[in-house]
Amino acid sequence: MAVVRQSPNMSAIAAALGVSAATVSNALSGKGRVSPELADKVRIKAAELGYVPSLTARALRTGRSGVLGLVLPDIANPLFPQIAQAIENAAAAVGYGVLIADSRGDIATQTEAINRLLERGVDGMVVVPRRATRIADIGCPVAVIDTPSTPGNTIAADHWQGGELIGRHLVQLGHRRVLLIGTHRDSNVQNDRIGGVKAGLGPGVDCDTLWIEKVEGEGGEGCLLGLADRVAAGFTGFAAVSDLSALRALTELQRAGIGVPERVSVTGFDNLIWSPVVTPALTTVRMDLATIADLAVAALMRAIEAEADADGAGSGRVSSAPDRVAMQLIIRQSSGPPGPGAAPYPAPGPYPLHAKIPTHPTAGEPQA
Amino acid sequence: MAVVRQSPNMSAIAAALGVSAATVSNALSGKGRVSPELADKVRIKAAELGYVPSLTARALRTGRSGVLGLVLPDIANPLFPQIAQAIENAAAAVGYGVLIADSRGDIATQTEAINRLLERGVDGMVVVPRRATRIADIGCPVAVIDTPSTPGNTIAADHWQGGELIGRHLVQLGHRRVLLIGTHRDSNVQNDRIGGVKAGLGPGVDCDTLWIEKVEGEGGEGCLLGLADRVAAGFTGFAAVSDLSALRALTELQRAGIGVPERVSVTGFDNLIWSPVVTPALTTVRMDLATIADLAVAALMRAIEAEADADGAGSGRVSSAPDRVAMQLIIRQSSGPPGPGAAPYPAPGPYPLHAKIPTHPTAGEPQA
DNA sequence: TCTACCTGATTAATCGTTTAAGCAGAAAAA
DNA sequence: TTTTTCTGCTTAAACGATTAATCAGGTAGA
Repeated sequence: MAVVRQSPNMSAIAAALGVSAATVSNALSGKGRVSPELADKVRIKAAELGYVPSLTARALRTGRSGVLGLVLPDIANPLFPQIAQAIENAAAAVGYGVLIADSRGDIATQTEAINRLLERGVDGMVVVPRRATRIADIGCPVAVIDTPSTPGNTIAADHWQGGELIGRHLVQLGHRRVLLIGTHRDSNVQNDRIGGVKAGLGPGVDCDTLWIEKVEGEGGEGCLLGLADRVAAGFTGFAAVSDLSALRALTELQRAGIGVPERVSVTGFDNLIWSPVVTPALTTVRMDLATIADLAVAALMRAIEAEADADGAGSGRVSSAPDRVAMQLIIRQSSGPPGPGAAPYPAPGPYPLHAKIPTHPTAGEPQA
Repeated sequence: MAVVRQSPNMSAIAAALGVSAATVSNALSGKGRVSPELADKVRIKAAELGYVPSLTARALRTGRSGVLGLVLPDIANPLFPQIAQAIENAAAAVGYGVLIADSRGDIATQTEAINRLLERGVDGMVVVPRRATRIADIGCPVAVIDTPSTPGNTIAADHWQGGELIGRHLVQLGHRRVLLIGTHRDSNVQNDRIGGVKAGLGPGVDCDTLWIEKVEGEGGEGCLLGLADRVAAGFTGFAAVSDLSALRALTELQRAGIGVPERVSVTGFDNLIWSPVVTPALTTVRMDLATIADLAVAALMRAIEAEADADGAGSGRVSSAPDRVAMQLIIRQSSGPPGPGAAPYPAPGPYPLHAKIPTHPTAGEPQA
């Protein structure tokens, strides 16, 4: 029986055409001097034989693996799929593969993950650092995705501006007492978002910040946040800095019989998968991850290119001036004018805000 | 200034010790014949110079890249982080890297993604196929993670058994009219789960199945599911085959003023990130992804090994007998005995079921 | 003492590609 | 005609590891 051939190499093509392997290489890469006719013949023969170049051999020779590393702080973060997808997309578009590394747990694990990627010879890496950590200079180009206020950062969504969008939205709706909900006090991203919301709300609005880590430190994980008390105290806006916290707030308020959005409003961040399908659908702010990923990968490509040219030198962080990408407000049903403290629910019947609800993740009416 | 040395190679070690590169290789790999003393000296020198083997060169020579591919049907699926994490973990434990590929979109994209991975020379791949697709024989070992009822499958959670856990749980609580909620009619996983739930409920329970795709086909994306009507019709159990659908059901019911779990119960599947933190926390069923990933990777390792031994031959799917891994029931607050149709909410005050709530993802009391 | 065998190393080929250098012949410049 | 330049290809040396084959020298058995 016909043995399945190994995938043919350049020598096979060369032999079939009676030329040298170098000529085949030149013909396919378009680099050396090859007559157009021969180049055509080579290409045709390559296709005919089903030639697939060995990226391994190429990597060995050129010193470039064609692979980027993606280091994630906590792979359980629900934002991760979007980031991974965006990076994988952007990388694939320029012919790169993406090797993932989970740095879940402590900083030591993050360093170890980075080293694993380095050993595998990645040409560059995208790092979404753990909260409050900085990425040291390592032996290859690194694009850090964090928040613009983090020193040494390269590419980021403009979390502060996103916060402003939320703040302005709430104040325009008429909210004058807003509770900000964050999870981790030491997160630069969350602090930027909170700062932005406050700035957007302006001086006339009374704000307080609830850190879930603190509440849970006292009440145990998954405990109630005491939002009903806050409503009683006059809070009508609940601006969480993550859709996960927003969801927690929303369900807790609903559970307590407090109408959203008739009485109070809830907003989130990141447009996570569930935000369009919960009832009421969450008003939130989304990052333009496609753009961020494109910028990150493009910056890496430049750095890799530069490293190849001026050999030995530039192996630092890419793109000294941080790129900040604007966020977009997605207004759905969970936000509205603050209502009276009376009946938690409107008259029974169909959901009053029932309407064409935007779908995840591109829809909604993004507002700059 | 001291130029930063390139990372040294075997020849550097060999030269430093006055031996040949082959000896260094043998000493480090423990394969050839090297005197123990020399081997020690080599190891010490290697550490001293900070030697890092070139996986690329090794891959070229041995034909093994040390990389596995991970193909995902839809990277936006919230289950993905858990899968990716589990696979990355299991792979790292055996010294393998993981290259991701997103086959979002159609089957053509899935095929293309697989080809990209093949070109990159992965030694094997883990595929989570799109709904209702089968993975053709490709040129390397493949571990498919799907559901045991899919033909040609290799490793899977026992979705049917997971469904039975939910079904038995609901019937024991006293539910006699249960609505099953699925999203895609053609999903083998969902059909297995639904079958399991029905089996667990037994013959005495009245069941109906609501397919969200159909509802949305009529009402638009994100529309209401009409669950309030179902409650009016006497349904007290709402068993979604995904936590995302469960969340949708939960918020819709809460929004309609229907108490969960006092009046009706809601259960989900997969123990996704939000299930422990919503109020009430979701009763759900989790897959043992760590075990599944370990099995998948182990099967791939065996296949890769076998392929290396009996050269040319076995490049098919691994492990003919499908491994099915038991799922675990996690009882939280969203399920309870069915209540009277009266007051949607109990007396105000602290959440009656407030208790130490298990945290994500390992906690809860898994019940076989 | 002579052959056989074992030990501990070396040599050299190999994986598949890239690329600098070289070379023969033709075309252009002198 | 001679020199120079260009064209189109080949040669050969990498890249860094693995590994089969070989070899020198010591030891043991006959």
